[in-house]
Amino acid sequence: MSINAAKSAPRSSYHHGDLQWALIESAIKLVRKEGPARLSLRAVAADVGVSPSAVYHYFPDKDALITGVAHELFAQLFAMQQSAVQRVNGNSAKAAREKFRALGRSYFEWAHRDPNLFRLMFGGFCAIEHGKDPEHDPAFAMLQSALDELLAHGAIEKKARKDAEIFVWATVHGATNLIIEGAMPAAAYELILDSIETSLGIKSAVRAVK
Amino acid sequence: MSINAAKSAPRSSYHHGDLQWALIESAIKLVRKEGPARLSLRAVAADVGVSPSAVYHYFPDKDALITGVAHELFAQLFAMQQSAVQRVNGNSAKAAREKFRALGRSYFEWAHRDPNLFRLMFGGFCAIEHGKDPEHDPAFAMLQSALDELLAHGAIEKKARKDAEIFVWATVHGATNLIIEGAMPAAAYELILDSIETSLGIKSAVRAVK
DNA sequence: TGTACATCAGTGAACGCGCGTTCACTGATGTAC
DNA sequence: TGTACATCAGTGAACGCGCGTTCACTGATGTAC
Repeated sequence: MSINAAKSAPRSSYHHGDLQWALIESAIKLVRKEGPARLSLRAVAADVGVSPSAVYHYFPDKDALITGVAHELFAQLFAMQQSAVQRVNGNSAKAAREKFRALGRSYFEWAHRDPNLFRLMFGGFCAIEHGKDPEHDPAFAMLQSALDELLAHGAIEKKARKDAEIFVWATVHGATNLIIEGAMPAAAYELILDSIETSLGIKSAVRAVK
Repeated sequence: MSINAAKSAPRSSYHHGDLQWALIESAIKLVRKEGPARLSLRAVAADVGVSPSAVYHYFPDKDALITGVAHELFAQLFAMQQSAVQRVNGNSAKAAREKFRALGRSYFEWAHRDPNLFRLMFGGFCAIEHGKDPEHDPAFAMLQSALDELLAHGAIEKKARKDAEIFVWATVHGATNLIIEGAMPAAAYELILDSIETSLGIKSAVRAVK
């Protein structure tokens, strides 16, 4: 019996314990199911089992709740990418290439599993703070590291490294968005990853070891 | 005095003339200003100067109106890209390269001028029909032609042509989306176009003539 | 040219709903003595 | 250990609003004779 089993059940005590967190979790659940445009503060409160006005003890208004949700989602996406990269062992050109590929793949898989969460993050529902200053975005930094590692192992040339982070991010993000909106078939995603690797000039020797 | 001057003025005759078209035009105007999530059927009717129920003579429900809007926006984006390409004269490698660049630039400029229209098209507010079947999307076909032309003039190699349309579309679209959502600086866009050209291997000779 | 009438394109009132936010409040909790 | 009290975390009723959709209707239009 998980601790989450009681999530929607009536509270046993008057005080909730961690209402702020519960509200964000519930909001994520509802966005996942209904889409960001349909998210309502009242529905979130009801889902948690609390009166609508209780929300105002933790968020000044609905926008603040949405910002909190977005913040948490960016953290979850980052954690997910990080663990995908860490699952790759080794310190070689081949490993570097696998890490790079894992980064790109996990980004897509995250979005494809829950398109509505991705829409909230990048659909203009919140002012993005992650990535706004890419220098301080941990996910962006992780992409940079992966590219640096490819370079360090000689899997790509120095000139291919230039501007590669924004280029790769744009391509991965664009393919993801187009696919989840039905404008591109999901099968195209692996082709896109291939094209990225080709365009960076990842040595076929490295790729062949796959 | 343009014919549009009377758009929001009270109608002179009882019958409107072309209410269906007026509703779509007005909806586009409101989406541009307020964003797709805030679009309401009542506001559109009020803007045109008609009762809310009049809308139901032309659209079965609000979703149908939105679909009509999306359809029109895709047509406008296509027309805009087409005219950008046609503005390039000549039949040379250099011209082919300029056309290609014009395609990518106009896509971004369209979105950057009116982010809310772009959001409606690709933010999950409507089921996309353009591009869903890329084979029959005129904008996609135009991109294919541009790539074919580059190949025909020897500006790119045959192997770079493979899957290039989805690759280029993803990159252009992704950069556009990230920039209008504030996740990437607008200045990055030209770098992205450069990276695309580099990755396709557009001959520097062709690029130098710029 | 005038009239009857069918068709068309609108009106406007009403429906029930869910929304974000406010306010005065009360029950629960923990701490000081 | 017991009690008074301040603080904290909720309640619940109410506000005014705008929404999508429905319905019976009426005014405008054009056509047939």
